Amino acid sequence: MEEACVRKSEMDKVGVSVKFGRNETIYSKGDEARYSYKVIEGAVRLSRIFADGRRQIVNFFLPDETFGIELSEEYTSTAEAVGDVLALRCPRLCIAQLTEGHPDIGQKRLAMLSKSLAAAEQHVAMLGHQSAKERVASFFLALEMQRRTEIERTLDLPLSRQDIADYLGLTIETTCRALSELKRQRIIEAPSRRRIVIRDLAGLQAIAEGGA
Amino acid sequence: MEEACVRKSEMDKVGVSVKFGRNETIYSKGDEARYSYKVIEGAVRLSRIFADGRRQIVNFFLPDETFGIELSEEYTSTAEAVGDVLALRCPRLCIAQLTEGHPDIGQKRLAMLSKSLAAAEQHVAMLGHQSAKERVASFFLALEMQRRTEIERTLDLPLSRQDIADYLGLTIETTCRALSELKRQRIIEAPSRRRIVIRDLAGLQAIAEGGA
DNA sequence: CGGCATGTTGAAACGTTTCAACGAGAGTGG
DNA sequence: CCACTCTCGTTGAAACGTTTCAACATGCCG
Repeated sequence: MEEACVRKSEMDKVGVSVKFGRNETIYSKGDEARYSYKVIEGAVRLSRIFADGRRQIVNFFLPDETFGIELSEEYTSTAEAVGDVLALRCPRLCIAQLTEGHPDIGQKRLAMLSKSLAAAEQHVAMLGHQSAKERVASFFLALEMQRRTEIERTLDLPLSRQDIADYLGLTIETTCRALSELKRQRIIEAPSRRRIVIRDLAGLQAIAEGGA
Repeated sequence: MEEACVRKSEMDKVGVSVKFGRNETIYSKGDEARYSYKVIEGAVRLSRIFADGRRQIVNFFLPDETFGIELSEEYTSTAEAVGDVLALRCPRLCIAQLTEGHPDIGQKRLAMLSKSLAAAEQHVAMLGHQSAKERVASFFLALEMQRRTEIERTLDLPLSRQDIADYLGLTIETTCRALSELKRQRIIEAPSRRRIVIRDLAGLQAIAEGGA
C-alpha cells in the first residue's frame, strides 16, 4: 500500500499535464499509440465510430483512471474529452523503462487492464440481454457504486443524453423514455439536465436485475 | 521471439493436463481463482448466467489461448467446455513466482489481457449497434480471420446454434433466420450442422459493415 | 428403427427505432 | 434584465426488427 504510493508518484513525475476542451479529440483510432493518460479532472469517453455514422462508446474514464495503454502500436479506439478535461500524459517509452526497473509498475498496468476487461465484460453482458430500462438502471447503479459526488445518492454526470445512449447501445429517444419511466415510478429524480438523484436504490437494483 | 518460446515451455512445465467433457464446467463464477488455463484441444466458452435464466457468452477460447487469469480472488465468469476439451492448468501462485524471476512472463500476461480486452471491445461494438444479420456475418468473419481448419474458407465450429446465439446476444431463432438468409444469398453454405463454408468473403464483409 | 436433442420455419406480439414536432435551458447581445 | 436563439432534451405515432410461441424437420445415438 505504502509502496504503491511511492510508485504512483514516480509515475506522476514523468507525466506532464495536458488540457482538453469539451468534445476535443485526445487521440484517434489508428494514431500511433505514443502516450497513455490519467484523468485528473473531467471525463473522457472511449468510442468507435462506424461507417453509418453511429458511435459506440466503449468506456468512460473518470478522475484517477488511466486510459490509452495499448499493447499494439496504434490506438484501437478514439478518446475524446466529454467536458473540459485535465489529464496527465506519460510517454509510452517512459512507462516501459519504468517497468524494467520496478516490475511492480507492471502490476499496476496489469491491474488497470484487468479492470478495463471486467468493465468490458460487464458491458457485453448488459448489451447482450438487457432491455432499455434495465440498461439505464444498471448504468446509474454502476455510477452510484463509484460516486464522486459528496452528496448521498446524487450523480453529477458530465455526460449528455447522446453520450449515455451511445454507451447503452440505444437511441437518444429510447434512453429518454426509459429515464422518464423511472421518474414516473419515482425511482429517480432529474432536478437538472446533468443531475440524477436516486430515490429508491433497491427499486433501481430490482429493475437492473430484470425485476420489471 | 526465440526467447518467448523458452518462456512458453517454462510455463508449460509447471502446468498439468486436464480433460473436460462436453458442457462440463471448468470453473464457476465466484469460485476461488486458483488456476489459469491454456486450451490444447477443443473450445471453451466464458459466460455469465442471469436471474432470468438467460446466458451471455462473453468469449470463446480456442487452442493455444489462455483463460482464467483473474486479478481478483474470484472468477468473474463461468468457464465451460463446449465439446471435449484438453487443457493445461497452471496454479496461480506458480505464475506469480515465475513472473518474479522472469519479468517478461508478465509481458505475456499483459499481452493476453490486452488481447481479451480488444476482443471484448469489439464485442461491445457489435452488440451495441449491429443487426442480427450483421452480427452473424461479423462472427463468421472473425472466425475466418483465425481459422484453424486447413481447408480454405471452411469453418469447423464446435459450437451449437445456442452457443452462437448467446454470444451474439440474439435468440436461437433469429440467429437461424440470419443464417438462412445468408445461405439464400449464397454467401455461405452449411453442409453440415457444425460446418460453414464461406462462398463470398467480400459479400460477407459488406454485410458485416452494414452494406445490407 | 424409434426416440430425443437440435435445428429450422411461420405468424403474432412486443420493444426499439425512426421521423416529426414540441419544450426547456443556457448563453448572448440588446 | 429580458428576449432571442440555439442546442439539447422530451414526447407521440407509425415503421421496423427481434422475440415469442408453436409446429415441423433433421440428424444422431442407442
